[in-house]
Amino acid sequence: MNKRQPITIKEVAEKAGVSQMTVSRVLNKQKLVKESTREKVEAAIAALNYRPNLMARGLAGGRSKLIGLAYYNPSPSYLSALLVSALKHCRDLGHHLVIEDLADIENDSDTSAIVKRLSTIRLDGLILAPPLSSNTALLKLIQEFGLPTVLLGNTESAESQSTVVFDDTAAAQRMTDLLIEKGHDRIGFICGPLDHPSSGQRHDGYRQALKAAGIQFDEALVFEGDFTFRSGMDIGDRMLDLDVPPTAIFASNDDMAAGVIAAAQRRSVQVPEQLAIVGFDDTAIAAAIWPRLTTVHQPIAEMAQDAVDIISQVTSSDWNGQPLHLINNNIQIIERESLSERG
Amino acid sequence: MNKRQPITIKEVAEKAGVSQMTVSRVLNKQKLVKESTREKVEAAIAALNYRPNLMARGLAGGRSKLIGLAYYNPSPSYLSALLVSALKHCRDLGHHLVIEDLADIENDSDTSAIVKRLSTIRLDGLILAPPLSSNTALLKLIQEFGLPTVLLGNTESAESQSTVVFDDTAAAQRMTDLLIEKGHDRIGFICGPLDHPSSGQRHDGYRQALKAAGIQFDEALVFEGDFTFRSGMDIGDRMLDLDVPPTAIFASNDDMAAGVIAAAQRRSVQVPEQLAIVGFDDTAIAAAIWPRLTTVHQPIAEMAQDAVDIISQVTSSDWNGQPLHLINNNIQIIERESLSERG
DNA sequence: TGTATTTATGTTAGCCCTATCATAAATACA
DNA sequence: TGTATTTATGATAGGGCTAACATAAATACA
Repeated sequence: MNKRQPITIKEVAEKAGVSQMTVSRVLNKQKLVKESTREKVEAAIAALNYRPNLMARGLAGGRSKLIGLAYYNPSPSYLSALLVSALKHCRDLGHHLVIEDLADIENDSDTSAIVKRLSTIRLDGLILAPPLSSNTALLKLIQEFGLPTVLLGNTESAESQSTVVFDDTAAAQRMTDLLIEKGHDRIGFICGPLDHPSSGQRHDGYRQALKAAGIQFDEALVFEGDFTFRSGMDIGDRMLDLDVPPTAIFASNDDMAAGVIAAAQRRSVQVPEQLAIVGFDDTAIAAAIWPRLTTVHQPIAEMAQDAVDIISQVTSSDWNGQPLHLINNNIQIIERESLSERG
Repeated sequence: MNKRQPITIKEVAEKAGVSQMTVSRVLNKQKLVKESTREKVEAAIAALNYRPNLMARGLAGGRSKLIGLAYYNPSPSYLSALLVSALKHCRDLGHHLVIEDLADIENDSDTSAIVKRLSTIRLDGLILAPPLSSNTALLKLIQEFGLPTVLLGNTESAESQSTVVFDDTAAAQRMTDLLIEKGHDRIGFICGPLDHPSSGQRHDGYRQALKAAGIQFDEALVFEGDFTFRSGMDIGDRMLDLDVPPTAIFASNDDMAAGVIAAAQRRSVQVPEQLAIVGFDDTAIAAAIWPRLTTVHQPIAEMAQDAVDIISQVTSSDWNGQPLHLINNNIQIIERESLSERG
C-alpha cells in the first residue's frame, strides 16, 4: 500500500455515512454540525488517518493557509528568533510559513519581480521584517496587489497596513537612564542605519534621557553604524581614540555592542571597569560573549506571534477590514556583566 | 481592477490563440512545442502578466513545488546559513521553502504526529538538518510515508535516503595538524553531543592527527559539550583548572570555542599567546568576537544548495530511484587571531 | 505517391476540496 | 395545529491546472 495515495474527504464521508460537505464543515470547525455527527466524522477521520490536502483546500476555498515571511539582510540572530516564534505559532494555528529572502530587492527595478514571485504562491498574508517594512515602493506594490500585510517595526506610513511595533524610543530612554543612574554622563551612542525607523527612535530615546537628566548632548559622541559587528568595532576604535573618550557606549544593537567590546579588548581597555558597553535586542550573541552584554530585551518572539495572529484574523471571514496596530510595551533591560556602577 | 482575481491559463490561451495545454507545455518547459508557438505564448504571458497558480498546479500535477526544511534545536547561525542558501537556490529553481521546527520531537510519542503534519502540506521533498537526520524513528516513518528526503550530515543509516555530508573527520584532522604544526602538543578537545554523527567524526579526526604526529592521546583533555556557548565556557574553565592545562583547545563548534575564549578572558589568560583556541563551522560568531576564531569553514551554503538540487532532481520524472550521496570535500581552514605560532 | 513515423497541438477528465444554493429536520410561536 | 424560523445536511458546480489519450500536421522512407 502506497502511502502517497492518500485518503480523501470522500472516503471519510463514506465511512462516516455523511456527505463530503459535512466532513468539510467539521474540518473547518463550523458551527452548524450536530454534536453526534461531529463525533462520527471525527472518528472516521481518526480511523482513516485522514489529512486534508492543502492544495485542494487552497484551490477551492481561496485560502492557502500559507503565510509569507519576507526579510532582507537580517541579523542572523534576529532572523532566527523571528522564525522560531513565527513557526511555532503558525503550527498552533494550522498555518505554514513560507520564507522569502528578498535579497534581490537591492536594485529597485526588481521590486515588481518580487511581487510577481510572491503572487505565484497564493499567500494568505505576508509579514515584512525591517527594513523591508519601511520600503515604500515595495509596500505600495503589495498594497495594490491586495495582499494582507503586517509590518514589523514600522511606525510610519502604516495607515492601511497592520503593524506590530516595539516602543524603541521608550526602551532606549530606559537604557540611557540606567547608564546615567550608574554614574555615566559621557555616553557614546552608535546609531543604526537610517532606513530602519527604529534607528531614529532609539536615537531619540537616548537624547530624551540625556535631556531629562540635564546632560548636554554632544554630537561628537554619536556615530552611525550598519548593525554589523564590524561597524561596531570600527566605531568603538574611533570613540576610544577621542581626546576625551566616553565612559559608556550604548550601541543600537547587540552585534555592534559586541564589536565595541572587541575593540576595547584589543587595546586592553577593561570592560566594564574602564568602559561600560550596552546593546539592544537581547539576541543570542549578547550572552555568547564575555563580558556578557547588558541589553534591552526586544520581545521578538511575542511580536512574531502577534504578527501571525493578525494575519490569521485578517484571513478569517469575520474581519472588519481595519488594519490593526499593536505596540509592544514590554520593555525589559537585561543586566549582565558589561555594565557596572561607575567606579 | 482587483489584482486578487488573477489571470488564468485560459485567458493566456485565448490571447495566444492556442489551447490551454499548449500554454501549460510552455510553462513546464516541455520540448514538444514549436518555437514560433512558444514565442506567441510567452508574449501572451508577458502581456497579461500571468502567474500560474501553485495550488492548482499542485492539485492537478501532484507536485507542489514545496520543499520542506526541518530542524530541531539548531544553532541560530547554522540555521540561518542553511536557510539563506537553501532559499536562494529554491528561488532559482522555482521552488518554495516551507520551514518546520520540529521542537516537539522531544517526546518520542509525537514523532508520528509530526509526520502527519508534514503530510498535510504536500511537500515534494524534505531536507533534514542534523541531528534530525540521525533520528532513526523519524527516518523510518518518513520513509514509510514515501517522501523523498535528503539527510544533512548523516553518514550512517543512509542506504535508502539521499545524503549530503561534510568530511568532518578529514577537516578535524587538518585542523589538529595545523595546531601541531604551530607547536602545540597538549591540545584539549571539546566534543559535541553524541547524537550528532559529526561529533564522533570530529573526535576521530582529532585522534588520528595526534596519532600521526606521534602524540600520546590523553583522555583527560577531552570533554563533551552540547554545542552551546555556555558549555564551552564551563569546559574552558575546567580545562584551565587542570594541573597541566592544554596550550591549545579545539572546540567542535564555534559557539563552544567562543565560550572557551570568554572563560580565558575572565581569568586573564591571553588568547592566543597563553592559550590558542580554534573552532569549527565558521559561522557568524567566529568573526564577531575578539580575538576572531581560527576555524574550519564548513560549506553550509554549498551543502544546502546540493540538498535542494537533489530534491529537485528526485522530483523530476526522469529519475532512476537511486538515492544520491554527496560528500563535500571542500575543507578550508580560516586562520584568524585566536591561533598563533607557539612562543 | 502512399504509408509509417515523428512532431505538434487539442480534448477530455479529474486532482480534492469548498461556496452556494437547495432541501430536510427540528424548533419556535401564534 | 399550522406556519415561520432556525438548524442541520446534501447536491452540484467549479477553482486552475495537468495527465493521458486523441488527433492533426509535418516529415521520413519505400
